[in-house]
Amino acid sequence: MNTDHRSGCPINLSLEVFGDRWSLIILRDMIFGGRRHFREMLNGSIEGIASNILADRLKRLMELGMLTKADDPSHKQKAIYSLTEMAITLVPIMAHLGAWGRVWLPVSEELSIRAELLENGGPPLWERFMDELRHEHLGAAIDQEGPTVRATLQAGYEAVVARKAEAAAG
Amino acid sequence: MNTDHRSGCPINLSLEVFGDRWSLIILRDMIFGGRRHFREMLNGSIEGIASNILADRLKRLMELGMLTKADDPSHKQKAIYSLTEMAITLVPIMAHLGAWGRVWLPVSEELSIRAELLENGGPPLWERFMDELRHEHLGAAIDQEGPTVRATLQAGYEAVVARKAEAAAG
DNA sequence: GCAACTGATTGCAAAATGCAATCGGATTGC
DNA sequence: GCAATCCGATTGCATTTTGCAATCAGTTGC
Repeated sequence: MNTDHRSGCPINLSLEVFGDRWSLIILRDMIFGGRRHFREMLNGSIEGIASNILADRLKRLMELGMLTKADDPSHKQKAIYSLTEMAITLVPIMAHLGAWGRVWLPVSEELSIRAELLENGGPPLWERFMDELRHEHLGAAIDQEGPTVRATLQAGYEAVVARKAEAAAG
Repeated sequence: MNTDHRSGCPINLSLEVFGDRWSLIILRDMIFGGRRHFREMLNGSIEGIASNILADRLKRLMELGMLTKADDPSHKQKAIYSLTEMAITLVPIMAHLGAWGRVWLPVSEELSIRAELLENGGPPLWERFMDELRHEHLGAAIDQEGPTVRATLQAGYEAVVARKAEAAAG
């Protein structure tokens, strides 16, 4: 891990971690899209990440302690990437970034419904989501009933897509 | 302003705005350091930004609607850069970034005390700070008494510096 | 056996970055 | 009045990072 930093300022150090155009996108897809495998991230990326950039960022995020990699027992060549607690605690930052972007930038309705739901849910929903991620990625115990936060966000997305398709057809 | 985007996802669009190593640093110095002039930002930058990068980012941030530029009446050659509401509403994101960095990254004590105070103050303090910035940069009215938030943060920083100097001397 | 799929790696062109020097005009010190 | 300094940049150039397409060797399904 690289240890020479521009300064010890927390905002600067945070920027040194994900102050580029891809690292947070990869983490977003893992957190909200549930992506765990290289090909999933590569082909599922709506922004169209290149394979060498993806490989480089995954390596970098592992060196920084944001991700871990493990063998997939179902396929000798498959690797499963997992979020660490360090990455899971980015959820509130993602929520704020999404909320800010929804206000000031030309977001599309179907891609911003998740951000809206996350914003409306507030810190309690973020905590519940982080507990789900700890369960999925760290094997932590979980005691929640009902649909998962990710499924709820996904359902919201699909409802918008369906409504827009209906509006276009009818 | 560039209008072709990788996707309409709010997190992606936010990254397209400040997903680089300098834009947020410049905004941080304006917000927390009170910097308004080119030379102030150039010479006061602890991370050592280059003049061409600074000029490029200032221009870019203006095109994106995050900054405005005006003549300084006290000096015909000086330009005063002002934050727009769009940039002022980044304060909560800055606060979260700072809080996250303080937990997970090798921050220095003197440069992270501001982040700690901001985190402890929570959303009410952020709102008060944003009102100060609206007053300074947008000419909005303000009805607050006592020391400014920025002065309070600055006092905290100087207290740490003084304490460390004393500890080193004694 | 062989096509499809796995997580990558390589080569190369283009863009971004870092750094030092410099610009013309404005202001300050004296 | 005049030199030194300060103003917001701009230029040139070497280095680094990025984006894209092609490719790799091992694994799996059939």
